[in-house]
Parts: sequence; C-alpha cells; structure tokens
Amino acid sequence: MRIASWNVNSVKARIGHLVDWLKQAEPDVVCLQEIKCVDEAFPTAEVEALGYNVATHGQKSYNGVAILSKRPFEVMRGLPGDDADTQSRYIEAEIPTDSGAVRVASIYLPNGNPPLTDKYDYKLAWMDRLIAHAQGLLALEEPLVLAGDYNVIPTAKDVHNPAAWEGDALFLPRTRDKFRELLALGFTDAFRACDDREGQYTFWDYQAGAWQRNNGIRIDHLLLSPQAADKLQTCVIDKHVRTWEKPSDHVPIRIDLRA
DNA sequence: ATGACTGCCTCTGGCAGA
Repeated sequence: MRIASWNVNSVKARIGHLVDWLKQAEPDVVCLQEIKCVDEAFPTAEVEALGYNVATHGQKSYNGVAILSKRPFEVMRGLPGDDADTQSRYIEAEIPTDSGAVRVASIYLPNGNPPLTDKYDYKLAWMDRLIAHAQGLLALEEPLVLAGDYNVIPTAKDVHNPAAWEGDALFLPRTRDKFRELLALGFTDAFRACDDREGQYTFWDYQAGAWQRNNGIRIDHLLLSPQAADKLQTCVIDKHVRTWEKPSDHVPIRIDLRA
C-alpha cells in the first residue's frame, strides 16, 4: 500500500501537476495540504477520473487539507481539542484493506512565525492537541500514518544551513522538543527509518535560488504507529517534481507498506 | 548588504508562507 503526502500550495494552481504525479507515482492514498480552497472548489472530478475517492476539509484562501484514496473510507474532519479553532488543518480517514483497516491523517501544522507572538503560541498549542489526539489513536493499536507538512525541522541534519534557521519557529528548541514528544509516544519517522543521509529535503524556498543550491529543509513527515512501522518497506521523496514548471515549494514524500 | 518568489482575493497591494 503506497501512502503519500504533498503540500501542493494551492490545488487549483497545481491540478496539472497533481494529475501528472498521481499517474506517475500511483499512490493508493494521498494526503494533501494547503489546498487553499473551499470544499466546493476542489477539482474533485479530475481526481475521481483517476480512480480516487476524495474527502476535503477546506477553507477560503488559506490552509485546507484533503485525503484521496482508491478505496472508499470513513472520514473525520478537524483536530479535536479547541472548538474555537477555525483553521482547516486536519483530516483523518479510516481506510479498509484486505488485511484490516489503516488509519491515515493529513496534517498541516501551523507555521508559527514570528516567534514570541500568538502565532507561535497557536503552533505550540496545536502540537499539544495533536499529541493528545495521537495518544488516543495509538491506543487503538492499528496501523496509523500521520502524514503531512509538520513545519518542523527535526534535527540539524534536516536543514542545509542550520544557522540561517536558528530562531525560526520551524527550528526553535521548543518546537523540536514538542516534535520529539510526539515521536516519543511511539512513532517512527518513516524517512529516517529508511535513509540517514544529509541533504534530503522536502521544501525549498522559491527565493534566492534555494532549489539550485539545494538550500532546503525536511519538514514533510510520515509518522508511523508501531503496527504501521512493522509494515514499512520504503520511503521516497519525489524530488524531481520540484523541476516541473511552476512547482509547489514542497515535493511529495511517500511510503510503501507491506500488505 | 540587500532582497530575492508565489498564490490569494482584491482596498491589484498586503498578507501569508517557511
């Protein structure tokens, strides 16, 4: 079973790339972030034409997440823990397979910049809510994949120029501590379980030739419950998508799980 | 040294992104 995550930076601007990549990569499940549109505006027909079922949790202009799956699935929208939160950053699916259900979440964790503002407080509080929710999901003892744009650079190995990111909400010690707290619940970082090399990134800024210099960061992650980690075969970053014309600033990352 | 790009909805410039 192939499960992927991709921050498309507007699904309307990226529908051509999305269709081309779906045909190429042939994922069974896709978690999208930053669709930047309301549910009604999602290009559902184009994706359904490729054999996917679609569930969205969108909002106007900003944020927005979606899950595509070849198998039909049950869906839950929104991250529990704050009824006043209006930002669409979490959607979860329970997907039946021939060997039991797999639970997959598409996560768009808040950026949090600049620090020392309510934006950073929101990021940390959102991470606390994610930790609480993930704890409950782990208790189900199912194969579980928390996939998405975490806006967290886990370690100095995951950034081309660590000094440039010091003090940034993506790399601050408090941010990284909380990410470790999430991992320590019992999750496996799928990419690091498969590949310990430096210089492997999922995001490159549009500015200043960041892509050409491989001045990137690894912030898109697939976190696996023990039951999912047991099935992990490969984790691959589809870096070539960044060379396409008018790309997203993020590229897809995907895993293969044994049936 | 500085700024650098993209997308959105539109007060077509200001915000957000990371």
